[in-house]
Amino acid sequence: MEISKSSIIPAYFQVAEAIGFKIKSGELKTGSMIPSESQLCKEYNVSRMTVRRGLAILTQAGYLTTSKGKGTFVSRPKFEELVVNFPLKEKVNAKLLSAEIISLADEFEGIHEKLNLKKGSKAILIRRLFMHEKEPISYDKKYLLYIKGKPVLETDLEYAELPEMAEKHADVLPVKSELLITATTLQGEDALLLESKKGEAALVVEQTVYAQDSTPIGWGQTICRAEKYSLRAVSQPF
Amino acid sequence: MEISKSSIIPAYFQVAEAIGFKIKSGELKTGSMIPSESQLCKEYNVSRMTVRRGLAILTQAGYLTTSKGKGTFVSRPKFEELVVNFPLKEKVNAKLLSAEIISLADEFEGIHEKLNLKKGSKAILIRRLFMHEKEPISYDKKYLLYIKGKPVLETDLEYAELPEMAEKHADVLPVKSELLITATTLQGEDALLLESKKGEAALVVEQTVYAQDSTPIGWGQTICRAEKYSLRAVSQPF
DNA sequence: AAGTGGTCTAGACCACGAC
DNA sequence: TCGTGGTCTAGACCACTTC
Repeated sequence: MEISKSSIIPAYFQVAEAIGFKIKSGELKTGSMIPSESQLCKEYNVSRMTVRRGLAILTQAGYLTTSKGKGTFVSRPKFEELVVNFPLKEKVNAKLLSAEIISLADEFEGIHEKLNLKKGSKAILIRRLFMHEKEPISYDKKYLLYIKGKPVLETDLEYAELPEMAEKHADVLPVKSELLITATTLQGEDALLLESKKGEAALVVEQTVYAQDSTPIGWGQTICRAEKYSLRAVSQPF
Repeated sequence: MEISKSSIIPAYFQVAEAIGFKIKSGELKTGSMIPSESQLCKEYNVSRMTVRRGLAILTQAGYLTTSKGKGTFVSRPKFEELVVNFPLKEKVNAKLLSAEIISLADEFEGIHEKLNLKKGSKAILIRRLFMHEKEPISYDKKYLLYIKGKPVLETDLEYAELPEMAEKHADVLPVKSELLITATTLQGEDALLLESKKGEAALVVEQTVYAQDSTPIGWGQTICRAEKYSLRAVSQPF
């Protein structure tokens, strides 16, 4: 009785909204069972596939869980899935510090392991500084697999993210990304580049990008001045 | 010809795997158009709804984008949606420092704004210390709306996350969560609690939880010793 | 045996884009 | 006008849980 079929809003979405509202408003309590799919078909006067599609939206968001042979139950939404916004790209200027082919020897301790390469093999290193209102706010290093004969186009490097760089250069689609977020205090070269005092707080974001066969194809580290830059993440299931 | 209908694996999933493989392996290039749904029906000998369900998985993951009237195209997967793991809960001991009703006056500068309350109104403050192998690794404060007459059960507080606390106490389902991740250096009370030297790096995670009508129902801050604790996030669309 | 959710089909109509 | 993806239907069979 509630679904308008002439509406621009699809029927399945109206079903999701209607049931979602009952959950959010407390009419359907956490843990309780909702009416069966066939009952909902009658109630909303739509086919079972349409009901199921609506329920799927709420299930995906974590508001419902289903149990074969038993029923569909109300649960608490999940907040583990986040959308991360790397902030204010528009107002940031990127400055390419260097883009070079390096040999993964002692001075790049540990990088060859992260890229699953032998010690001494070659890689591409790209270093960039990011400015906001003429002040340096962050600084990154990215290491890519070295592919013989493939040039690195400087024009592409200014604002590109690691997955795009890796795809363009290695010609492999990235399928997995891992982030590690830590904090540190700025020392030596890092403090110098970011025009900060030693001992200031900084956010460190490490990213590893993998290809289909789980081999790493890129590794990067971004160091951000804590007062100028923070990471924001939102989770709103439905 | 490729889909086994007697398999335990649903036909729609096999379709997603088959097309996903062609994308990941490079057979279908980024930007190119894939065969139309009706063609895929013939190719895999399944109905259109089954094809569409398979394509929906890849679309959701960002490997495909669709355009009404034009077709379905290969694109780069999205890595903006992350699953964040708050690390090693199993091996961590929580110690309840305090759970009290406070008045949001001067000493809690700014909290009343974050909870959208008047200055001087009441709130619940819960403070906890987390230990790992007898060393303090993090410390949090959580502020909840004060509901008259609702007791705070200490037993629930040990390991509960902010959304659960907010739901239990305010009896409102949280529908949105915001995280703000920054870095700082430990000072004064924080350093003392975490048994650290002044000036050490720490990760700060702020969380605000909202109800359906966008009113905040809880605010929390976690301060983590950087050497002991880092945030890990993975994104693997499909 | 009856009811539940999970899968799948073979059609149908629609809005949109390209020709 | 034709082909495309987006929606929707009315059935069907299955595996599972409960009684």
